[in-house]
Amino acid sequence: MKVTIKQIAKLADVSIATVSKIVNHKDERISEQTRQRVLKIIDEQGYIPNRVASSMVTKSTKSLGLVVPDIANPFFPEMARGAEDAANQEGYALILCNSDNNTDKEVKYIEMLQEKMVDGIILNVSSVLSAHEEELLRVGIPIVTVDRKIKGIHDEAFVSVNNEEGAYKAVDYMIDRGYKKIVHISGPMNAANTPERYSGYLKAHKARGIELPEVHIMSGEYSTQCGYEAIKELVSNNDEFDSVFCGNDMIAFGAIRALHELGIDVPKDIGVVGFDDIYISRLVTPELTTIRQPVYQLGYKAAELLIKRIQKEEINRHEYILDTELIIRKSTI
Amino acid sequence: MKVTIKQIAKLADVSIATVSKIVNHKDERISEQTRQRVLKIIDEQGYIPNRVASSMVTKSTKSLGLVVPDIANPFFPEMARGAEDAANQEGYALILCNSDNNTDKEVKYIEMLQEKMVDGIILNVSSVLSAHEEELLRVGIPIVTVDRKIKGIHDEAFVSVNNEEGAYKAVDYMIDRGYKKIVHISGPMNAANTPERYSGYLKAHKARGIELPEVHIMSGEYSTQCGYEAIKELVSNNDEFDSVFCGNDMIAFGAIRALHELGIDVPKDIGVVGFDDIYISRLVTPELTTIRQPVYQLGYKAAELLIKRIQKEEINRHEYILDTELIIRKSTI
DNA sequence: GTGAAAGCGCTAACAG
DNA sequence: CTGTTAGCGCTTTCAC
Repeated sequence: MKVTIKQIAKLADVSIATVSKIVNHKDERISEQTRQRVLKIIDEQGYIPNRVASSMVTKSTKSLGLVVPDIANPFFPEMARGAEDAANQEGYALILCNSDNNTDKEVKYIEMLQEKMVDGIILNVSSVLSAHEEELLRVGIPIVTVDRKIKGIHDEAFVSVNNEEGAYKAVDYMIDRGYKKIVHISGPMNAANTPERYSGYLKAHKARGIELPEVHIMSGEYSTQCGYEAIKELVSNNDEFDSVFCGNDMIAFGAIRALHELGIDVPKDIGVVGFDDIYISRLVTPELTTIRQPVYQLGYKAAELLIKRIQKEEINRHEYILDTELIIRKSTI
Repeated sequence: MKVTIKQIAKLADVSIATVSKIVNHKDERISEQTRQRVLKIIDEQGYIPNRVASSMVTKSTKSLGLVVPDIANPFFPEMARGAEDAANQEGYALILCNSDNNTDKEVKYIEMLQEKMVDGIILNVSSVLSAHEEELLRVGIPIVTVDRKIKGIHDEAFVSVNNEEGAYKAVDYMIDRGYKKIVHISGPMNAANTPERYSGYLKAHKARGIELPEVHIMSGEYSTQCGYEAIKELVSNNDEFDSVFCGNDMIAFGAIRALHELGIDVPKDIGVVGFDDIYISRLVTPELTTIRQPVYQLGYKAAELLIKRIQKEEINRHEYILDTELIIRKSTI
């Protein structure tokens, strides 16, 4: 049987209130003598306070929920790590949930997290149905959304990356390097960041007075598969292009593979630029030129912001849009 | 204020016991009529049962701890995903902890998890000090260790991969392909699996009657950096070798990069084989020949086994050693 | 300095 | 079929 506060109290011949105060460092007016005695017994007995019991009365579990589409997707582990670091620093634990971008799962997880009385939730879902949003509005605990602002949640916090500007930087650089026919292989349009990146792509063209290629966007999933297929299609259609700006790095890897197979040299014949700078990007050949997202920061900031909200600290900003960075490697001239 | 079981009871004009039974589907002998009435009110009020309160009495939080060195390391996300899937299936939540292979952190996390009254812990630590083990022995809850058996924990469960056999398969294949001077670039020797893989490497040589190269093992970290440096050293020392068997894929990536830089062709001049088959392995150039670990399965099995232990089910085995698979790609002749 | 007591929200006998 | 009751282990007034 696990040892409880009661037994410690008995052994130390004090009340449980006294033990509680000592355990929680609210012991300013406990005599040093009893403090030491109690501490000694706690140690001897290997007493571990039952935080679920204290949660009952303090109304705080010191736990956060983290909902991501899939931790196995290369983008999320680093984000999760950032979130966990920030949470841990403040004494919070993180409950990991994989939603597979499935609304049903998201809703179920959010409910589960509420049952577990988490103090707040970090929500990273790429697209959300309105039925779902209604559900979210009911949530009585702080939520910070990552990468996707959910309309209707009043006063909720939001952390993201400047997707439009990132895409702009990428395409602007490509134009600098002399590329004239830049095709955009994008992610799914119902994902929050796809239209933003597309918009950056368009704006860069406009700003530099460069015309769009005839076929200028291929829309698919954020997967190598889609990058691969897009290239094969472009080539078999004889579409003219001298470079591709990919919605993310995975698409870029697929594109590079397809170009390889077709005997087209990257970057000499066709330039390729990605988005994200996931870890793999520096390991592929040629090393990928891409837009780095501060993924770790994204998670860290989200958790930090969430905890501030939980602790009702004054927050000067409810939105953090982090900056991207152009990483020049070998997949562009 | 959150709505509680008490309020539901009052509104439905029944006792809280009745509501409790209905919520927990222990309602065989509750009349359909009151069941419906209560359910309706629960729905209207958006009542969410407080599981921390029920945990107090049921002595089960339906939460598991998952301690990994670093979720951002490409090996662990898939494992975590497997564990989460298995946990979720049985209604358990997963608390994620990153220990950085730091004993202090491990101990702190294990303590935190116990305070949170998790029902069990999945522990994946690559090397554990004895001081630590003592700590672990005190843990009163089920633990399943992954990839590393902890001596002294009586009767604990263990899930791992057959490292020795995997290494054997890799080297045996290399010998088949005609490689004669195979250097092993290993991970750190204090990691559990390093000596096992090394042993497989040795056994394959012995079994085939192949002599070891003069310098046959370079020991370092499981990182690209170390693979890179090992190759540079081998070459600058003029050590003779025609291939390398790397302790994991990261090392192999570093090795390939170094060979590239030196103008040595992979696989024509030097063959490279990895271990793990992390996701990246099929994306690098040349695609990596490697030993696949069933990482997802590892996590899944660990959680499954843990839950069985928690639920005191009869377990026929306390150890699962999963099999590896040779994945032949392009980094060997 | 310390302790008694109320109560957090819920479950599980047990009684009726 | 339904309700009463006794806790689960802890924190927090408030009294002494």
